[in-house]
Amino acid sequence: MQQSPVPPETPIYRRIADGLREAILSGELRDGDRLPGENALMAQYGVARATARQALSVLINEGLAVPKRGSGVYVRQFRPLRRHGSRRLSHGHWGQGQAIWDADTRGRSYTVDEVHIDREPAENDIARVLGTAEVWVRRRRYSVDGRPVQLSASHFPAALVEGTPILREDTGPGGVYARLGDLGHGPVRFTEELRARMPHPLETDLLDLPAGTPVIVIMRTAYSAAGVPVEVNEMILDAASYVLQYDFDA
Amino acid sequence: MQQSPVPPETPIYRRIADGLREAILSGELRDGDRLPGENALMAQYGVARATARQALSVLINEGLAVPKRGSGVYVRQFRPLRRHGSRRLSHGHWGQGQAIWDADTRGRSYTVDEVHIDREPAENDIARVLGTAEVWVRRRRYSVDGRPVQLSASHFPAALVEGTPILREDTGPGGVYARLGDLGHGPVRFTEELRARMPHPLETDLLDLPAGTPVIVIMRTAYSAAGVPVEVNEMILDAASYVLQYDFDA
DNA sequence: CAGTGGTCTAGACCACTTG
DNA sequence: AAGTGGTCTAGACCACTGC
Repeated sequence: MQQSPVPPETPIYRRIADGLREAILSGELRDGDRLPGENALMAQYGVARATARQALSVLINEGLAVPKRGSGVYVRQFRPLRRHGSRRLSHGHWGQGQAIWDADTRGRSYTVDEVHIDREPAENDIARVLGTAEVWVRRRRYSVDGRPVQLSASHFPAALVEGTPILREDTGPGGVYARLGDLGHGPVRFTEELRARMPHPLETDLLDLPAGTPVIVIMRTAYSAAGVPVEVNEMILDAASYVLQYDFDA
Repeated sequence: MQQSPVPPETPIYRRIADGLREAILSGELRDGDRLPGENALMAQYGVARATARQALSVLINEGLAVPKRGSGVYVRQFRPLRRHGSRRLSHGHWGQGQAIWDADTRGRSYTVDEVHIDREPAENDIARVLGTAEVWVRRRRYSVDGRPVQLSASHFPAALVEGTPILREDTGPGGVYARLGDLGHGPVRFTEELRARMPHPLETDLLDLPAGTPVIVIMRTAYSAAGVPVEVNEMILDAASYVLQYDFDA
């Protein structure tokens, strides 16, 4: 049998997807609920396997549903962390030996792994900002409640940090900003550049992202009192795990 | 003929997609270049139509490629606007009768359409912030160089703005913030909450988004000198059209 | 072991774009 | 008119999940 004679304005798979989306957004299906599976959709709408799959793939690519092989397709869960753009970086915070991350997690446990500290040639945009060709990079991955939520890559001008505690795995109380302060280059001003896009495969892998989840890319530059850029930190956040907050005056 | 005996670790469609992605990210294929089509992939890799399509759909959902029916699949273009989170909202700016949008577009032409001004019951999160059940909402769509880039919905406590020029389509020099100032409720402090997610169908439609494009959702609350929230503006940005910048001190 | 999603083939008709 | 992507059918084998 072929397709029905007249393509009735909107494709079947879209109308199936629309119905399911409506059920999710209206709350009829809640977080973690199981959606009707491929077989159920085939029976209910009288369509072929591929068409049912196509409908489900729409919701998956919209980030509303997550497939679990051998089990079913489920409504996506969403419990973001709140990240304060300014408060978390106040000098009063890291100046007193606290980790910046304590400001974000507010009691929830977090872990750091995939730590790599390497000397590298700087990528183009980093080199432009820092004004150096060689950088030391501190890469790491942060997880909250056991789930990875952020990748981070701090770049420092090689000449500035060579042989300093900044290259040690444990940088001590207050972290790298306190150590930069010890060197007389403590950051006093920050700029953050934000983008959002779909993740690259490596990011998908490291953050364990389901399809349909964007990442937020933050490139933060720290400037010393002399106005010199001393660090560029590129962060990749799982967009489903974060709400970012910025406060400022008129 | 069925599938080849052993599924060779990574699926065929993924390996095809990986090859194309590599060609795009390495610059071998540039902005606007045409990718090999479905027929070309079928011939080159000896796969069925659906498999070639699946490979292309990966890149499309990653936002790296855009399909043009009847023509081909093309490498996605990317030229973002820069939006300053703080500078653009300084009092010195709108206080002098300039439109906030002039700070973003820096010479590029922009247009506003889809303007709707309505009195409505407030949605939950808006009502919670503003502390009112009834709001006036100013909705509009901004386009730059003829392409829609942002939707905006300004919410005001109904009691505060009833019968004021804020409900007129043209709010005059300095816009609604200057008019709030006339009423003695000029904003002096802002907070912006940012999220990123895949767009809803209505957003996809109004912003003319290709698949694989996230949106950035900004909920900005403006507070008067008395500390009272006087406006909540929910903005939906085409993530591919924007870089957001925030500056702040330690 | 039955059910589920993951991958793949081989065909079909359609609307649209381009030369 | 030829080529392209958009949609759909009808089958197949597989790995994984959960009872």
